[in-house]
Amino acid sequence: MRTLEKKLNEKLTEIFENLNLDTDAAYVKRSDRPDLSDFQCNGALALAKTMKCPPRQIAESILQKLQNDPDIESVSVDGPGFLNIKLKNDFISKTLNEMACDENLGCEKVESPKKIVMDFGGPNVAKALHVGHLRSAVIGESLRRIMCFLGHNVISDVHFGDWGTPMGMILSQILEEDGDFSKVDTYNIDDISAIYKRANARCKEDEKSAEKARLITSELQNGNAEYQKAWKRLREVSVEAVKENYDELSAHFDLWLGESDAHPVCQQVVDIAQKEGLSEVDDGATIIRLPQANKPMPPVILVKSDGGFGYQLTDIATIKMRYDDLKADQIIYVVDKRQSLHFEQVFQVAEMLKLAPNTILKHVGFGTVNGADGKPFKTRDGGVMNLKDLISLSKEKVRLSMPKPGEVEGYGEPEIEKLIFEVAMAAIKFQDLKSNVGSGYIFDLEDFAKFEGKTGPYIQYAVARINSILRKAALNGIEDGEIIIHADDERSLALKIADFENTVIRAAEIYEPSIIADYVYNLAQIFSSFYNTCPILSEPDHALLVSRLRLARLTRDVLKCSLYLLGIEAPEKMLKSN
RNA sequence: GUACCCGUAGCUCAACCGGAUAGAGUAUUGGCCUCCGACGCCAAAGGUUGCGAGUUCGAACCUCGCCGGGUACGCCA
Repeated sequence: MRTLEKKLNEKLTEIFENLNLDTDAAYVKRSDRPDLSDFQCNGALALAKTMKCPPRQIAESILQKLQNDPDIESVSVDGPGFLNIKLKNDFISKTLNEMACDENLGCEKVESPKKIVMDFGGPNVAKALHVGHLRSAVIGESLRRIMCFLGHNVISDVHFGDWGTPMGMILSQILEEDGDFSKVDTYNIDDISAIYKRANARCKEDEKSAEKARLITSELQNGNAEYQKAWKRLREVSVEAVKENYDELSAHFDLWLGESDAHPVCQQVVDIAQKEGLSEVDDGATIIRLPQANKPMPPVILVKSDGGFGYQLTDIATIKMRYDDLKADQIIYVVDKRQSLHFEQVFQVAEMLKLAPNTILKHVGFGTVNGADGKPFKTRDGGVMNLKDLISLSKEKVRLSMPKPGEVEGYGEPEIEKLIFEVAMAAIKFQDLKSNVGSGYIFDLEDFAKFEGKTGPYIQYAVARINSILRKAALNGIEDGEIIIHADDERSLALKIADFENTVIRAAEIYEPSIIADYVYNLAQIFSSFYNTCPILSEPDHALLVSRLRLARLTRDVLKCSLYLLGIEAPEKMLKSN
């Protein structure tokens, strides 16, 4: 089906063609002046300059063609040349009735689906997930769902950090403490994590230890069997632990590859660079110098002077793999924006070496979670906060407002726990997704358990209220029917619902889940107003009753779908303690 | 030092290829539960979009200069 906006754009495109106007300008958007119109077209203003023609005159000519359209209530030219379009109620309700029957809620799949590889998560061996990993997982998962929903073929890869110096540090530390690797099989994630912390501390203050760690790293990478065996075990345990974390966040990964998997390809990349004459040896390291455009671009170190592969090489080799093995049309990295220079370099090298021709490489850089001091968030003891702890803290806050198990019929302990979890996660995720990806935020625990205002639970609450109405209707055997637009609040709700597809497309275009977060919040808000002024089940006019019931149901479906795209659950009921 | 990002209501943030009267949340003040779930709704108040020029019919958005903040800059990943 086609949504209101698409239908209008088609009408305009035809008119622009007839008038010999550039159809690039033949598009509408929701009006900035709801008092004047439902949609506006600024095309005349955009064209005036190149056509050397007064914008109002162009707008008038479009108006002539548009005003007799049976779907349009009125058109006017206002201000310098805005085309204000008001739609017939029938046109809106007809489109909404189509939407109510469409399983995709009016969202058409893209014509040519792309193979998109998404790289997010980026956990490390021996490190539990902390708040720094939260954003990558939450934003990445949301974008993954958005791209899938639009019909793309998405493959997500967690891209495990399993191959750098930290590996050598841990192995070295185990040797130091145990003498050999005989106890490795007994270590769980907490043990490994503790070992890493000790290793890190030791290497920081003692250059000799650091050197030894580097040595072991390169031996590991060169295939030392003993090291490999121990490393494999460490990796396994870490993957298990991290999987639990990602399950909790409901982040889905198709692939659990890591840096180590790119290792065999690294040498190939080095060879290609050499053959193309693009690499050179400098201070014992093999590097590629990048063209200095309008800003300084540091060279990329492929092979370090000690013979080890640099981490940038790993990422470059991974691009080659994703092109060769997965046939990626696009690769999206959801990684802290402080790494943007790194990705610029890596992308440039990939292009110079033609490793993935025609593949779009995109770094979606997100801002950091900061403490009250504006610096990246740390706990009181100077460490980073565990993701698990964060979730527990949020759950405890939510728990305070929930009834105890057994107080509400049908809600025993498992049901209450599930509800607490879903509400807490909604609070955390919405907080993370509501503002632009690029801007960071100040960490405040209160924000992660807030119910009121622009929050996840507020939207869940709107869904729960609609569910409640739908249950009552079903109980009384009332079915919904044709949507008819009657009151003003119905009209604005309907127009907002119709804007769903456009919202998803825009969010995908600029990789910005906050566009959906903003939309879903507005929709919930508009519904709440409607709910307040338009009685549904107590409406005496039966036609109006069933219409509003369908409108409510459709709202609920769009809310739920939007929440899904943000990775947020919508519980059937919300409960509250007295 | 060089490059990039940011500066919008007291606070946290929006603003859809440059558009009309710059919007939300929060905090403050007032109103609304005999009525489908008040985690709600309605309303008031809150602004020289850091400063100064320029381009444009039109600038929070584009250009330049200043001020203030952040981040990153070859052998950690």
